[in-house]
Amino acid sequence: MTVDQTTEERIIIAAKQVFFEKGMSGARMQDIADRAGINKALLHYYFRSKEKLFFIIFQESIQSFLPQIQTIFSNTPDIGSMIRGFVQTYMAMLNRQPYLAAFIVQEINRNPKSMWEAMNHTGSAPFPIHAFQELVAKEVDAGNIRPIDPLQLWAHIMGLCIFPFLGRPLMKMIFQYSDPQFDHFLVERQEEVIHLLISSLKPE
Amino acid sequence: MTVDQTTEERIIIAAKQVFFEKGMSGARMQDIADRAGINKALLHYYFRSKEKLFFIIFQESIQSFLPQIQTIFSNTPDIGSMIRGFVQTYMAMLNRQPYLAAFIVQEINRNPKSMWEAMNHTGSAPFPIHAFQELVAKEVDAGNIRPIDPLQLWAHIMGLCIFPFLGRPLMKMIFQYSDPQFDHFLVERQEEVIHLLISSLKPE
DNA sequence: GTCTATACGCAGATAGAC
DNA sequence: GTCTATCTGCGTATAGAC
Repeated sequence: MTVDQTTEERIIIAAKQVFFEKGMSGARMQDIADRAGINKALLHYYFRSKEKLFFIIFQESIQSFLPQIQTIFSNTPDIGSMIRGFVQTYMAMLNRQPYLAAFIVQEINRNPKSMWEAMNHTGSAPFPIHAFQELVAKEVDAGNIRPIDPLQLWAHIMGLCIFPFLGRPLMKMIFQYSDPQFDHFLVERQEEVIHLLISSLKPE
Repeated sequence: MTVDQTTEERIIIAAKQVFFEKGMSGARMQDIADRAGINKALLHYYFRSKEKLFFIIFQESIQSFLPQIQTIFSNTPDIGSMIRGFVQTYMAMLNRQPYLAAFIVQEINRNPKSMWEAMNHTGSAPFPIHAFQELVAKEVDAGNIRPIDPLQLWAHIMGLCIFPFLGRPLMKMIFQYSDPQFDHFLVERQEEVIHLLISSLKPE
């Protein structure tokens, strides 16, 4: 629709929408073409196959958030500000891209190997789990937080942040929330999660 | 393979596996037929269409765990034992059916309406969120726990329990865990989550 | 009930004109 | 670069024999 974008850009945007909503196997090239305002033939002209187009979208999605996480993990002095920074950044990002979380989950289970490769083999840094583990270990040693398995803590953080975005459509129905009400729920959730995590780490 | 099952039973089992792993759009009738040890034609003889077969699997899955949740939510006197009971039951169930969590998430986003209908319109009880809300409100009023939005707490519980099962393949790679190591992680996680939740609810 | 053979449509991909 | 027209294969579904 918007004219001052190249065709390639419009295809990428359309493909992202369709792949995110429907997944690899559910997505239709016709659907992507329609949303980009072109025809199927032109899709194949720009990207040789559905597989290739998908891979580009997929890579791009992964690489759009890995660096952000990396930055937070490595640039914070203490675990408290790390948690705060991560929760805020991560939830904001998931909120900006409604289907991202479900898309990633689906892809992890559909093709974990390609996911793993995309995360490492990318030009950017590899997944920064080690930086996180070291920070936690350091804080435990210093007696700033209670002893905890860093991987459990990591799962806490991820699970608490990601859940509302995975089940959003259903939660809205169960809770009978309108869009603004759900947004409000998410805003409150940020502080709620941060508080929960930090208070649970208090020593002794 | 196992002989003392009816053909219909074998189809259901096979279909469950395939639909869980691949999702509705990724599943192939040929694949289901192969795993059931029959041919495609017989699939259509028992279940008229892929759509119908999927819906049966889907309904069955939903109804297999709703009653369990219902029981826990309504039969526990205090929030502490509710949390303990829920976390244990829920994680055990997700562990028993490796792809269940991802399947549900995918379906929530693919077709939330049918999900909602399957949850209510079922012969069994509707989703027991109200029982949960009332229990939390009661405990808050009694001063047994700090004030908290019941829906936030519900999201905490769900997110903490479900996350490892959604990302299992990827987590195993990131953590470099073998199967037994991951199982051990899950066992530890139960107590970790229970402790985290209960301690976070302490009043004042 | 179970099979083989086949119909049918759709989605991915290509050819070729403009 | 963009289109129309077309090919090809695959996946769902049916027909009909046994």
